[in-house]
Amino acid sequence: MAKAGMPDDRDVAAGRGPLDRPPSLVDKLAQRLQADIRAGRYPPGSRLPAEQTMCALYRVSRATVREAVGRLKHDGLVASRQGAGAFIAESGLPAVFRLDIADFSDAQEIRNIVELLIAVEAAASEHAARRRTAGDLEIIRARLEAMQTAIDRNEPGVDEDLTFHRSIIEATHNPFFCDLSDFLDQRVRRFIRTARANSARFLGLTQAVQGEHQAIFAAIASGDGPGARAAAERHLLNAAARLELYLER
Amino acid sequence: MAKAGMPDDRDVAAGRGPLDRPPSLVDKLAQRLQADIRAGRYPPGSRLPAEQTMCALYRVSRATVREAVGRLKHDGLVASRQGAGAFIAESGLPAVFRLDIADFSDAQEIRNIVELLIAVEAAASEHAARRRTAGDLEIIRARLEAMQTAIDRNEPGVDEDLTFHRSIIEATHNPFFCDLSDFLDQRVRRFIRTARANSARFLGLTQAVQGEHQAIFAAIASGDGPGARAAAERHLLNAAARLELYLER
DNA sequence: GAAAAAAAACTTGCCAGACAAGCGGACAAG
DNA sequence: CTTGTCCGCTTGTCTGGCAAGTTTTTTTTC
Repeated sequence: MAKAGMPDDRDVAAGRGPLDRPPSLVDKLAQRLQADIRAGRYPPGSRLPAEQTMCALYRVSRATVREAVGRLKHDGLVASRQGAGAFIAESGLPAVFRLDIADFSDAQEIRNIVELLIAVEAAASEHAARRRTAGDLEIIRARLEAMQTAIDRNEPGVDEDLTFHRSIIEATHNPFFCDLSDFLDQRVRRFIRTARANSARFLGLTQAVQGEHQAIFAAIASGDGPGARAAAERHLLNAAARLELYLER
Repeated sequence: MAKAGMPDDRDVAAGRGPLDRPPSLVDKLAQRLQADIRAGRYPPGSRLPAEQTMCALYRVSRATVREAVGRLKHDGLVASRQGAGAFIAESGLPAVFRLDIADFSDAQEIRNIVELLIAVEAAASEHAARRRTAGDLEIIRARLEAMQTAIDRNEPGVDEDLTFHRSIIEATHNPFFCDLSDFLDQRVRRFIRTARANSARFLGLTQAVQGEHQAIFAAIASGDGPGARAAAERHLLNAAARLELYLER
């Protein structure tokens, strides 16, 4: 199944994976435009030069300009109107946060992500305890029971674990918590799953883990914000400690 | 100063602002490709069809395909190698987190952002207390003193406030905390500044605020993690309360 | 027959030119 | 002073093409 020419594990380990290509023209132009905007050469609200003007200015074709500007547009830094031009955002700042995970195999990078994840989920648990509706609580309880069922059947239950946590985050009714937690969680789990097949040892369900979950649920049910935070933090730190065992080989 | 033809407040309030344009071909194609990838029609690690193939498949020109694919590339969802093709990321997930702030003037949106900001900065303060080097502490102390100087001179000192907080975040030595905190902080401050000129009343320096800063510094200096978190949380909640006074008109 | 070298076939990166759709200001008519 | 028309400019999209890089096939050579 291994394709010829594909970089194998040895290559990646030696840092010869997807080798660093010289940045493309689009890359350089987009970066330069972004720098010019940040430096104030193109003030917020003003119009960017016309595409053809930029072609002459930067000595590239219109396609290149369009792709570079399209990138900024995608980041919410500029907005274009057909016939009128492309305008710098009023804020002068990109509307989207770019969290680039440069190296997925770097242990320190994973630690940093996990640290942020813990901060977000712990705070979310506290807010969930204070704001959860009766309906939220019912959903969380159902997820908790689904997990218990998985445990009793000796199933891995990774999905049940994920949805349980998700239901808590959603009880914050703060979409930013949901989105960020989703993003981080998916990546951490993906890392663990791809790094080692039998991830159950690290993220899998045990009765001990379930006990931590029950503690979180109890605190949320009783509206105990600090308690929910503490319980969530304890649970996540334990999970991080298991992960650490693996990271250290 | 009001420009003719600009939609005034009544229009915007009635939802008659800049009307929604039909999404461009590039928008639709990029979204469709992203959906196809997420649905598994293009599995992770596999190669995307050649550009000309997609031209025929989606009935668009190559420029359009290139721009759409370039967008996915920008999000880290695909990576292309000249001569070889464009490949779906191994993770099958975008490498960047998109935090879209849909409506900058929505009070609830700002509250949600502030909530996340508090969670991040409080956790960062705790980590900073545990991990700060002697050099970090020296920088933080300098920033704190710079702020005292600003207060004594009756200056607004908004920048000094910002850099003080930044120096704490940087002491976590976790770039994700730095980047995210930066992003959120800039936007919250921008919102306040543009919403009202005399923002000093809400974010400005007073001796009371400075007292809170000193408490954070003391906890970080003594390596007291929970204390630093509590002090930071108290400080930020107070700031949020001042902000709330404004949001409620 | 097998390994090495050369050629061919694709594929992306970039470019030039073109046309339609939409915007903005000028300008004349009422 | 308003209204309608026109014209230049700008973006959105298309077509066609060349250079550079990669993969596959063929040919050559030992």
